[in-house]
Amino acid sequence: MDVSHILDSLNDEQRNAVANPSQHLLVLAGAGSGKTRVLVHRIAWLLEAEQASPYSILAVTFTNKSAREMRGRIESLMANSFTGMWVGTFHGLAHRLLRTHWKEAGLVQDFQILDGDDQLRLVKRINRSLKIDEDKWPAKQCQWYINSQKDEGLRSGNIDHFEDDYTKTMLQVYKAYEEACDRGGMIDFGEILLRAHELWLKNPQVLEHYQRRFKHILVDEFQDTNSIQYAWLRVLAGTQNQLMVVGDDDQSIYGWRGAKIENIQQFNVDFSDAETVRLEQNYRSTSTILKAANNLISNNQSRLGKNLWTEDGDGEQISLYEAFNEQDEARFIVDRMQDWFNNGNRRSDAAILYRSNAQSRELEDALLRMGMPYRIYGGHRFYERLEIKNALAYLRLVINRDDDTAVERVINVPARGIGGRTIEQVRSVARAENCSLWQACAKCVNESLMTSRASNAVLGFLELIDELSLACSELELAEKAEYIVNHTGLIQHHEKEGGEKARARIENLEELVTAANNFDDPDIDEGFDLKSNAFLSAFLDKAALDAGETQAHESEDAVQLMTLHSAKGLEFHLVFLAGMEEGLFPHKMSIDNIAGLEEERRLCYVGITRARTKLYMSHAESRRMHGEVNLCRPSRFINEIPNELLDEIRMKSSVSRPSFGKTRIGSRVSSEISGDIEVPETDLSLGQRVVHGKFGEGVILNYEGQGPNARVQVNFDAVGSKWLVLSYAKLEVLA
DNA sequence: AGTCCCCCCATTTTT
DNA sequence: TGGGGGGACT
Repeated sequence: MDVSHILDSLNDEQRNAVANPSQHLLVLAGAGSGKTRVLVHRIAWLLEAEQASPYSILAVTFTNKSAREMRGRIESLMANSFTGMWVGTFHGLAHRLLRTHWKEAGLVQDFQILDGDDQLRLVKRINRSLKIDEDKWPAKQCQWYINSQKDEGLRSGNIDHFEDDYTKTMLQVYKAYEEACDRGGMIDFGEILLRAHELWLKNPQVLEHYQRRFKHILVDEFQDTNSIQYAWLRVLAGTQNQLMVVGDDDQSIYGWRGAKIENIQQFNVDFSDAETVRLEQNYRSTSTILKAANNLISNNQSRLGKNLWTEDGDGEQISLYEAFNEQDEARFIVDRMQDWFNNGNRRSDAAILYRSNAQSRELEDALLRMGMPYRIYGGHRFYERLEIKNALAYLRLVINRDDDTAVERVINVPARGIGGRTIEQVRSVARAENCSLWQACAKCVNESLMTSRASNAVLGFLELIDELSLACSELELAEKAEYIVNHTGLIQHHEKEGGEKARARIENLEELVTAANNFDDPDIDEGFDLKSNAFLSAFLDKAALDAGETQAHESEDAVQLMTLHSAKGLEFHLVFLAGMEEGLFPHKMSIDNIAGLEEERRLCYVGITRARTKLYMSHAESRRMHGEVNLCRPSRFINEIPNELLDEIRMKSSVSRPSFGKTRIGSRVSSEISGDIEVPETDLSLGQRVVHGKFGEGVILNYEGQGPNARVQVNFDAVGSKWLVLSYAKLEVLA
């Protein structure tokens, strides 16, 4: 068979990876080096050149988005679709195994998935029942503890317990949490992976079946795997199967949530015959951008080593702008953005990246003022929205009345006269009888354990769910969703709230019906009964495992705003890295340990390598954070980029700008742009150098008010920052 | 039961 | 500065 079309378009290294005969292969794929391309072509190669069956291929990714993209690209390359091939996320695939082998995994058949929000609520409830001091041990911290243990593959019973308060308390909560999950038939995200791993270990015949099936295992973003994910892979691969992992140690930015870069080294230990292929040719960025990235990342100690290069030219220098404050920074960025757009470019080819979400506000304000459309990534995803989660909780109750999480959520939403006292009473009955909240409700009503008023209210809830359940049994999925939305009073509940928010919520509820209508599960065989609970259950699983796009796909051409973390994997012609300041980026929480700092540096590396043609970096001399103004030094990362790659932009009138980065100022060639911020009705502007009779020379950082009444903030060389009223302080402008 | 107010907190986020 | 959560008050 002619397989040349699979290899022809690739470079030597890519070809080496795609057609490599080695059983175990580690591909170190630099940013923009065609990583996904290699994975997709590798699969094509297996199918065509090696005549592998689609059934024998397992491809694992981290996000649903990349799983979809990979599947799509394979199908378009091969002009065929492959139903037997498993392409999905670790969680998606593990979940699929658990649905099939629920018995062997020690689960109930209709187990439900808890998302982070459900999990936190459950932990809170447990802490309350254990009388844990919330001030000392916040639920969030307990949740974090539980998740990190699960990431490491540890259950409460496996943890050595030292007699310190912290471990003792955490273990107590963890244990109670495990019991609550088991009782309610619930598993959280970490548990999905943990159970799937245990499924292998405890059921040799199941493991053997899948080991025999998946001859070819491919893993994307390997540097982001945590301990349990790697363990799961290793066991599945066994000694016979092919395992190809693709990753980039320089782009590992999720250490804080359990990802282990060490897995890359460990891979070479566990599979000592593994061959390593490096993809270093970059097809994305200019040489200037790559040089900056290479230089920056070379400051990290523990690296496998990699140097990106391109056949393309140098391109433009990286522009560096020193803003007076965050408003000036935002204005500068939006002005450049406007230029970009006026030059006939698309707004959607430009992105503003920042370290923390809080930075987006100022940028949004500036974009809004300019009337420039923008789109923010991140924030609440569709299936995580309050109103959607409420509606889903009703759907969950249709399947399983004993779902305590769902009961807690909607027993009084919309309000039906079941208050805190009543709920507490139900909880205590449930505890005493060791039964679900639903059963406790029934008991309370039947045995008249509460006031008639409360009893009636609870009865109303029970009857509502029964009614919904009965009606739903006759309906198809989308009709079920519609019925629930219309018969629970959720719409009226939100209408009462009023305002723009309420309207959006109601629209979302309508959108849920559409989503249900469009739902088809590729993992489920054709001819599935649309009215069955199993189909509804599959829909609920999808809602938990794939939280949906952040925003409805807007067609308008818009500037992209996102954190550096969410930018991973994306590329833009024009990129702004905003807030390049010590304490913000690198963030102050990570600055004092090497591991943290190196991860910040990798994050910066990710940011730089997002840019295709032009990169801007900016920092502000003063920034308002948490309500107070801080003076900021430029990020050390700026200094880790060679001078000749940088072009420092200055305001026209600001002569001899101050800077904290004194060591290197003057060596960068500076461009000038106009667009000063003037203090209204005065001849002063921000950034201007002034002299004061007592304090000496300084630079204007900020102002309030106008004319003679204006106050200005001056950062004096000798005495630091001061606020002065213009009519009193005699400031002299330095030319 | 619902509203209001105060206090506390403040990296990054996928599944 | 601003959002969310919890407690207190009506």
